[in-house]
Amino acid sequence: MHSYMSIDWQSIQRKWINAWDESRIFESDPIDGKPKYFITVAYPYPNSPQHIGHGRTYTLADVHARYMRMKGYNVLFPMGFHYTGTPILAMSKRIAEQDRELIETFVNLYGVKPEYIEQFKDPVNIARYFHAEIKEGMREMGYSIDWRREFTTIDLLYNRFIEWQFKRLKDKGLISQGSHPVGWCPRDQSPVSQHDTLGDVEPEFVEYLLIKFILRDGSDEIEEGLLLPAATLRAETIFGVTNIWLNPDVDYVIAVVDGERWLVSMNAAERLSYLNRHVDVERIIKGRELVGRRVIVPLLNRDVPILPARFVDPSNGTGVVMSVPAHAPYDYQALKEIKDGIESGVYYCHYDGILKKDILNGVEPIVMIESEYSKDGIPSEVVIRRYSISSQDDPRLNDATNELYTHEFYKGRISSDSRVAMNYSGMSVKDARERVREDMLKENLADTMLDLAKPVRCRCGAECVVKILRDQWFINYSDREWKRLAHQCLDSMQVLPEEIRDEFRYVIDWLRERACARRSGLGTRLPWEESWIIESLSDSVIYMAYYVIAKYARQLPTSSSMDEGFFDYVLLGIGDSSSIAESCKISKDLLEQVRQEFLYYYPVDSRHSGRDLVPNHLTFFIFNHVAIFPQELWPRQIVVNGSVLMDGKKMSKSLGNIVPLRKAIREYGSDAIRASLLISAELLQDADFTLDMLKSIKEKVERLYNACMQFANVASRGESNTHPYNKMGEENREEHEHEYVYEKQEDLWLMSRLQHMVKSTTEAMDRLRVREALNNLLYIMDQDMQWYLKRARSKGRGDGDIACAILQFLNARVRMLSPFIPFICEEMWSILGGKGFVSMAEWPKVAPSMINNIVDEGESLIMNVIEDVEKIIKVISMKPSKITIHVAGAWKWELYLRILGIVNEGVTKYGDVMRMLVKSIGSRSGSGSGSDHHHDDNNNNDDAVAGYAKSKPEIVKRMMDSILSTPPESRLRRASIGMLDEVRVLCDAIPLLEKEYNCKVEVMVEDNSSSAKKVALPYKPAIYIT
RNA sequence: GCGGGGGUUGCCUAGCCUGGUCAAAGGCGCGAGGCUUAGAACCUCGUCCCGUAGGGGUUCGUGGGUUCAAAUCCCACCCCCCGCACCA
Repeated sequence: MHSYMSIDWQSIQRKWINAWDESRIFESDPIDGKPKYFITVAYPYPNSPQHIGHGRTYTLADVHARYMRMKGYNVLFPMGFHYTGTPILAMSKRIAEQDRELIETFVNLYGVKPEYIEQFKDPVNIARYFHAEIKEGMREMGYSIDWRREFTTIDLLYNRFIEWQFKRLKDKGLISQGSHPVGWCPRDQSPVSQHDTLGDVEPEFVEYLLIKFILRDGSDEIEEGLLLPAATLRAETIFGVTNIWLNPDVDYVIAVVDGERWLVSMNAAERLSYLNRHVDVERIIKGRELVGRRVIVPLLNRDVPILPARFVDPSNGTGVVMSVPAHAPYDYQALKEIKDGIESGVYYCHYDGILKKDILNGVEPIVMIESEYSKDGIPSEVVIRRYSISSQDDPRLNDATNELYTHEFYKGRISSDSRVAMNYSGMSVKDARERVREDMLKENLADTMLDLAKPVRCRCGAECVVKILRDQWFINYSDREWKRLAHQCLDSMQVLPEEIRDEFRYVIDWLRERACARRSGLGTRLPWEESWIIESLSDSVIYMAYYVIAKYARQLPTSSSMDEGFFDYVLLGIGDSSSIAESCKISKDLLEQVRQEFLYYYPVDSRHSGRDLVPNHLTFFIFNHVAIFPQELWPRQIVVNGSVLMDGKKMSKSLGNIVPLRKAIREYGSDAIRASLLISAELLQDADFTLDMLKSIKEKVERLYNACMQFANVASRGESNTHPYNKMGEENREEHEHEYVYEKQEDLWLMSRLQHMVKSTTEAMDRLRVREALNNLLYIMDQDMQWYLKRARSKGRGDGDIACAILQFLNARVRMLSPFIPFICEEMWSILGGKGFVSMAEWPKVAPSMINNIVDEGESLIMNVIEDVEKIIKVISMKPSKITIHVAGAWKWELYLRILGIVNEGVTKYGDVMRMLVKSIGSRSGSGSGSDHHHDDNNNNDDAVAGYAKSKPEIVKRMMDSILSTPPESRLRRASIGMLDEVRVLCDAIPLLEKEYNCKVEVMVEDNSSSAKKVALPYKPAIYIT
């Protein structure tokens, strides 16, 4: 019986997973004449177990798949596993090195049995382990996947497929080779990006100009003509150079760099070699050994001294710095300290060298940029004073520098004195910088050097550098024509949610050459150069096509006989099947069957992923499809969803709030997790996962489950002869469900409501507005049922009498809920006596004949009256002993409907409406505008209405207000049903009202005698409480 | 800097495209009542301010504008979040 029992979610889950497996309902093969729908999700990278965050994307795709299946499509929803890439390899290396932290993560966090760890030295074993783990989680979540098509990206046949893809791209000229700079860890010998660095810093590059100062006075050990390349980002300040800085305590080297003898810091020499400069170090020398000598400033041919400075960082630029004291606060401060030191005779303390006083002769700041700051003297002095800085070790020098640099860059002009700035006089700083740079490079007075903008450390602790990779292979996403096709594809595609489309547009334009191969990692080798392995974001762009082939993988050879011919034929229809079959050593039938199946399922109808893949994978997916496939096989839709928060916080290892999916399933059950993930936010928003939500969903579902039990029991007892639900027959109940004719007001209403709910939910699902759909199904339909029960029960109707309508309502609700919470819905479906699996049942259709405007308006009138009664009782705070309801009389209805007609024609100003009402006086046979002919087109009637309007303008005003605050659809509906018989409607609700307020309730048409202040209006009866 | 998203009633989040049903859905939290030996759970109601008659007032980042009517449309401004690569 219907005792209030709680549900054993786990065993229901197990029961239906097995049932689905046995019946193989989610396996999809081509069916002639049946429309297909091909849904794919980004396959997982198996380097850790899934957590609930992953669950959102997959659950959304599964809900979509299940929905489309119920809509009658032959849905293909497959899954693969992405082994390609370096992280798994890096993990296995760390395991091999007995990395404690990682092993603990595996054992404690991921629940890996310690005895497995040993095997994890082989990266493939890591992948296989988590592959199995993730797959099991997906099955437990109830994803309706066709598992026969599962594959991994290191399967031999997949390798053949990727080789084919790359040959196609190369044939089309979309693969190029060249060099490009990357952030690089010298210890790991590999590129670093943000997530490889300490503190997740993105390595940023700057390009220094190296201005080659020439050593003037040589000596035995250091010959004249040695070049001192000073690194700068402000080439234009060369006109203000007064000296060169070297750090006296740092090791410098004299080295031949690409044929020239340079002095740079030892550290810089190493970095230069990563930039593919040919560097031969001749000798090491301390900075102080050069201090005091003089160098020639190129371009200007002035000579200036070399001075010592502590702030010079050997690991930044070249370790040689040109000094522009008027415009660089650091330089100004360092110079000042030397001067002060020499004055007081203490400067010797800072280094071993001897600094003669006369070395500073002529070393005075040269102001060569004019701006606000130069009006009051020397710009750098001005800012230093403002920040009250007194030492070159003061960190605020950075702020002072930024302030002055920014100001001068935007507002500054080069000195108009051509003795200072030659023919660059008067230019803006911006222009001068560019010109000086170009001119000096042209004359070989300068060189360039890439460097990291800020120091970056690798996770391993080593200092990173910029490395120029040579002979790197690229996919050339800059290709103009390719971009054009990608835009064309995007424009023709559905993008859900639509807000994200502009981001795709931007990414398509912004993409440049992308390195597509690496030296290490799992994956497929470049077919034309086997020392390279195709990188993971490049071997995952058209694999959706491979799901077709994967089904046949066991019947296909993996050897080199599976060459381009096979894939050309299957995927592009190129070639002759007999000869290709022969060369592939497979049967012609098989070959043609695979081709036919590909043509059946392709293109991809919907591609799902998290929004983090928009700037990379999803855009590459578009690019590669348009490059390889003909237009009719381009993808049709992309669906992007936001991420998952845990109790409002981002999930992260450090917070320790990552919930493994399988653990959550064991604790809460899959259905509740699925619904929670989808109900808490619309697509693009982050979804907040909370236990409260989980609990509330479970309770709602349990209530639904109990209702199913209760009324299914009633039906099966057959205790009532009014059981058309049973008579509808188990076989094709859904086809007959619209045939039964209800008579009672609330039954008609429930059925009408159901149609609205089916309509609105279906529309929401079509746009994948799953939150809205779930809200309808879980909450709004529940409210409707509560109202219905209240109405029916107040009339004394028993379970047997209402079971029919309720079961019909529940039947549709369970079906519509089944994509979201499939396990419990299968259970409820079988309780309700549904045939087969609810997973394969038909999605409810709207029965227009059951939409009943009069009943809808009637019920909402009842609800409004109750609301008004509540309000009144609340305000007067007394228990009513009698409630009297007066509904508007006929003449008010006439007037109301007339005004409604006028408003529906677009006249909404009070004055205009009034004029139109009055105008009808005396106009024979009426203009008819807005009047309701089905009532009476008698002119006397028009006159009467006009008369009322004239004599009671305040009523017209109130009616106007009431009509204008009614939504347009409702205005049309009210106009179409004409006069509502309010007395009949409200009398039907008297039992409910009397029960609710425990007093006598009376309904009557207003009478003129009751001279009350409150005047009844249509849809707004007057209420008296005594 | 460039690009994208967003600021809603205690909190989270709908609504905005297609102006009126909006004092604004849903969830959470909180309060009252019911149930219970008690508690938990559950159920009902309430939850911007004022009000002994269904009403009025002030709200949807800020300031303007359009309109009979603006959370919704237009303009300007302020603030927050995310992405910017060779990495899954």
